[in-house]
Amino acid sequence: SYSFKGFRHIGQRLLHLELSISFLGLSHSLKENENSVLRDELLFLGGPASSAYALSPFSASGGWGRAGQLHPKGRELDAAAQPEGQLLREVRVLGVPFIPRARVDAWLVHSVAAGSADEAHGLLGVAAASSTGGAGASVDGGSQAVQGGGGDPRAARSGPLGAGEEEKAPAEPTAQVADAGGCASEENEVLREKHEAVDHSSQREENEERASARKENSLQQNNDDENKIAEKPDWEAEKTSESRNERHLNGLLASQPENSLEGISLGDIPLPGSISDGMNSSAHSHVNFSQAVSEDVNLHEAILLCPNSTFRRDPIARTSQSREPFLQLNSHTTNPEQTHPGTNVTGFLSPVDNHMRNLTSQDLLYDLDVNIFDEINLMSLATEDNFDPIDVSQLFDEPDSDSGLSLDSSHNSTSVIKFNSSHSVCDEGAIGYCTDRDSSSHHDLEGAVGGYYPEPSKLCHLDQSDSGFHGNLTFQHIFHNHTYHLQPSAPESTSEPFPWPGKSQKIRSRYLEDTDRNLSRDEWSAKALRIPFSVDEIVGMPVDSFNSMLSRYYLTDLQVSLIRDIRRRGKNKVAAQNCRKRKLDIILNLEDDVCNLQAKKETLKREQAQCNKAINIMKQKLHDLYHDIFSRLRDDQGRPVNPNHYALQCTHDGSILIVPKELVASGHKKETQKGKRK
DNA sequence: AAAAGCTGTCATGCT
DNA sequence: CAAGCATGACAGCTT
Repeated sequence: SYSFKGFRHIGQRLLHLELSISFLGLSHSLKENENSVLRDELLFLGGPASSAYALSPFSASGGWGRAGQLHPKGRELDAAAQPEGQLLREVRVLGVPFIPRARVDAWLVHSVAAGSADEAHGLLGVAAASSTGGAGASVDGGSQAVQGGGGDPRAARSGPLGAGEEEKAPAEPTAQVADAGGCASEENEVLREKHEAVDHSSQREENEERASARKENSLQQNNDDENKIAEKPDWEAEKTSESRNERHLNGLLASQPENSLEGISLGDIPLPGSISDGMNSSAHSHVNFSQAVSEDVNLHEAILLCPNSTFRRDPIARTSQSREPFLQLNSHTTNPEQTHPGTNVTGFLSPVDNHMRNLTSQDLLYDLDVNIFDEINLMSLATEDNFDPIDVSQLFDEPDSDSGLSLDSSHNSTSVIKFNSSHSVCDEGAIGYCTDRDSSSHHDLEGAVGGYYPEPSKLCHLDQSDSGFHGNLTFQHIFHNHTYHLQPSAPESTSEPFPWPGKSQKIRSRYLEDTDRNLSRDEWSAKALRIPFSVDEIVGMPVDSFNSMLSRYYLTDLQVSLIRDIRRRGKNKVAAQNCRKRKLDIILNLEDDVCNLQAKKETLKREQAQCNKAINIMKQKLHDLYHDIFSRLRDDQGRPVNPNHYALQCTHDGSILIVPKELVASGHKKETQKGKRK
């Protein structure tokens, strides 16, 4: 979006700045606000990395950091690593603005030094004008970011993001930076000169050309917009969101006046219609940006900060149902009561009413907003760092779900519509999705795949007819070329709603990056389908709660199928883990048993040896006793009894007899024979 | 580069 | 009959 905010330390003070880029008639503002903590502002600016600075207000010096600085949350801001045209999509990733181009720094310095509202406005005008200018060599970095960061759907959709769009965008002469800056201080002059020295040579000519082109484009675009809107009230059935977005963004950009800082006051920013050469529709609207600055608003709110007359869809469409979840979503707002009075925020979440045919430029702006948000959300869904929209297209182009659901054209529309209906509900979550697992301020978002897990009681059910308007607009550009055709003979289990990133090496590497962040396959798919539940919830929930949850939420067949697949796989995964654990336990127990038995065997062996030893000892003692007894025995003739011929035999009555061994042997034989007979 | 291990998933049978 | 569990088999990835 279309504005950035930031702060920097001035001594002990924390100067809070907001530079709001114009957007389809919305003005730009600069707001100074001390001691405001601007965190998690979902502002972003992107642009071609070759010329972009990724500036972070969280730099250690309190000033504006540049690409490559380590964000306090641990993320490396590396704009230079972005390929040419690749946007710095850090929305929701860092929650900090990326401000391309170093001139912003000069403006900020200027504004700090100037310290007056007028000068601030002058600076603002510079920033805004240059931003809307689009492709200035250095100043337009912000504008490129605006376009690329979602302001221009073309940039967001076409190939390398933002590439090739520079030349089309109108430009603002660099000279205006100094001129509009008003009475800049010496410091600012130095900085400004320094910056100009860097890119002055080619900048002026380029910007002049683009300025003229922008003017022409502005007039033409405004006329086109008005004509097209007037001529084709049913444009929604004929135009794609892409073309609309292009048109309106062009109109927006073109409508920005070069002297747009006039009439802007702190906290009460008139829409640029009063200062623009067109876009009268929003000329009488005012935006109080002071609240937007001081409050902890998110990107959606920041962008949607607009008066009723500008963005209101239809007051009737604002329902308590739609408002409630939204307010809940913004529960982190520091002062909810001050949240954009007069701003029909819920109008953006509310269903489309029956007055859709009477679309105005504000309507289109709204659509553009939604589209952009969807773009942003989708882009940031997959990967934050090296996201490549081509991959997204690949993802959406690959075959259908393992549940056999198809995303063919007919099904697509339905899915898209429903899709967006849930998306509307979960918009905040999608936008405010926080990948920072340490962020406690977004605890309500954690765990939810889609970034937001609304309470079922507060869920807003949207009719398909209501959401169809946006659905077709917001996701057609995502799904429009997919080839989800269910093959009747195709095996049901070989495909998925969003193919698992293991089929292409490039995506696999992405997946591996994701897995490094503990993003599983199902989480990945659930994100892609914007399923508003976390995988853990889907898997761990009791079946009754699960079914009731599915019935309460308005989900597409695809989503339901994916959710059931996720639950099935999750259950089975746990079962497999338990099974393996049991198997391992069994193996370990068996190994323990083996060890125990081996130990027991050794013990028994030792005992046996000891017994044998004892037996031998006893035998020896018995032998000795035998010889001792026979040595003392004498026969009738007084001769010693030979122990080899006689044996001692005990009788039952305890008496001991000396029996010849022949008789003993025969007696044993008889006893054994008797025993056998018995 | 091969082998073993780990993990997720599917199919299937059972409860 | 739906849902879940258990488990063998397989594939992909890691070690």
